[in-house]
Amino acid sequence: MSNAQKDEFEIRQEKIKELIDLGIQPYPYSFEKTANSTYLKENADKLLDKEFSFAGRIVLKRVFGKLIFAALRDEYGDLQIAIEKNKAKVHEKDLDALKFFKKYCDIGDFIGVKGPLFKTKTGEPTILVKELYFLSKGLRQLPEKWHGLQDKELMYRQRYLHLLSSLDARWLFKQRTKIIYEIRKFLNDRGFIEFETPILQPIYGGAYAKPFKTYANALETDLYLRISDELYLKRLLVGGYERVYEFSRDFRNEGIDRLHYPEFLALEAYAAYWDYNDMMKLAEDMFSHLVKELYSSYKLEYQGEAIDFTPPFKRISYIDELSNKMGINILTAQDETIREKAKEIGLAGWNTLDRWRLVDKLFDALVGDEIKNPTFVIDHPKEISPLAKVHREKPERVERFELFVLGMEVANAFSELNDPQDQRKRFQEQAKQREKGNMEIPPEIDYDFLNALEYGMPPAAGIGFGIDRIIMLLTDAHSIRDVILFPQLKPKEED
RNA sequence: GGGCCGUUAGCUCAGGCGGAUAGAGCACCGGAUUUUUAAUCCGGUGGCCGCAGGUUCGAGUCCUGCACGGCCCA
Repeated sequence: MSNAQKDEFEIRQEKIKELIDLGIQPYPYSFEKTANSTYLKENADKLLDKEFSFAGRIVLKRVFGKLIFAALRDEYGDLQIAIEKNKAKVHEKDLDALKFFKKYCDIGDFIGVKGPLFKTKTGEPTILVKELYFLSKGLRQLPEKWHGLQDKELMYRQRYLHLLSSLDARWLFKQRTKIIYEIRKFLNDRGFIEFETPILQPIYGGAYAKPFKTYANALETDLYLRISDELYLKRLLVGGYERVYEFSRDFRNEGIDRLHYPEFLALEAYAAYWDYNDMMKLAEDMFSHLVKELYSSYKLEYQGEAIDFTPPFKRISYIDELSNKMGINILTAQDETIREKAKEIGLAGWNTLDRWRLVDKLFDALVGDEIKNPTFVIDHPKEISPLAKVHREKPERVERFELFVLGMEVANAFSELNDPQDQRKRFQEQAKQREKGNMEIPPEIDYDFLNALEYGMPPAAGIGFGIDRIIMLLTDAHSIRDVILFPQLKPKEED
């Protein structure tokens, strides 16, 4: 078979054989890299004529008769190399590097080079290769050099391909790490301590959601993947820690869309002796600090919308704002009046949902969706906030806030309920609702948690952040799957 | 769950009015080329047109179902 009839995979396999015949390892063990592409490009003028050893993946190959230009991509970006005929050799071999590169080095392979830095006549910083090291052979063709990978399905299923072909993709996931690092630093600087609590829980709680279920052979026990870590962090307050937090990968066995994903990253933080006003200050400081840290400005653009994180953020009352919008008092209005309004604006479920579920949907539709700049929505109705303390002045409300940005809820916080008898009563009421068929309510009461509260939990405020959503905002990502490295998709048959 | 759109070469995309051996660019193979920046020039390889049925003399194209994905809505 001539080369023309073989496919790329076979051709590259044969090149491996030929490399071995030449005494060159196709997959050697290490290489001493002395500089990265960013450093060399940014400091090129100071570094001219100095020798470096550099390595990366070949992403571009331009072969002239007696000169080759190629681009090597490392973690940070691309750097050009040049190989002249009879001016460079393959490491420890008596082989001309130009001939060797032309024949055996393909786009996708890793190579290392040693040589001085120079600038071409168009000013491009370039390493003039004196010695070439073969580092790793790729067998498959890379995505197209100009458009890159465009197919979203391939980006998700083969994220490695997306990352190796797109520097933007690499930037985004690096930003993700950086954002988490900055948040961690922000909390640590304020005396918060990071803990780890169980991901596998015998009784799940702290939120309303359908769980993933599993089984522990050694314990002969059903376990659930956590839907929240709230009840464990509060146990830590009982235990005596005063400021605690956890980046909690939570699992909810529910639908997937732009804002929801079954396996997501929450951050919960609790502070003893704080109330929700203190926590609001923390959230405001944290967001404005984060945006400033990342963008050197309080302003950013998300999907074409300008957003301003300059503190202080606007505060609006859940009840008053919604009542104004609807022209009624949502606390005192008849159920039927609310139902009529819901029908008027075409809200799905207007005739099936109960009063308070409807109110919450009306809020999202009429108020939440209209919010652009970061806004604290405060003092929710008691009925939709079973974990929050009743407002100290307005008994029909609770001390709670949600932070909205562009219609997206990114944080939710309360003055935490710490009265064990009240908590017990609320759990029991929930259990009744479960019996009535609300399957989002945990099937078992966490009596150990109640027991903990009975030993006394200090007054405290708690907050939960949707970290993936925050990352979306800060990286201008349209969908939550765009900020998750390896999102699950339905399995596809192998070919 | 509902609606709309997509699936053609390794990648990015044309073709869609049913009618010859299904096209281009990148990549790859062979050749030319010492300063390229999506290099250029000459020649070539590569396709179960997502899968299964149907209509038809004839289907990448029309119809039905299925799979996977995307967007929007719930």
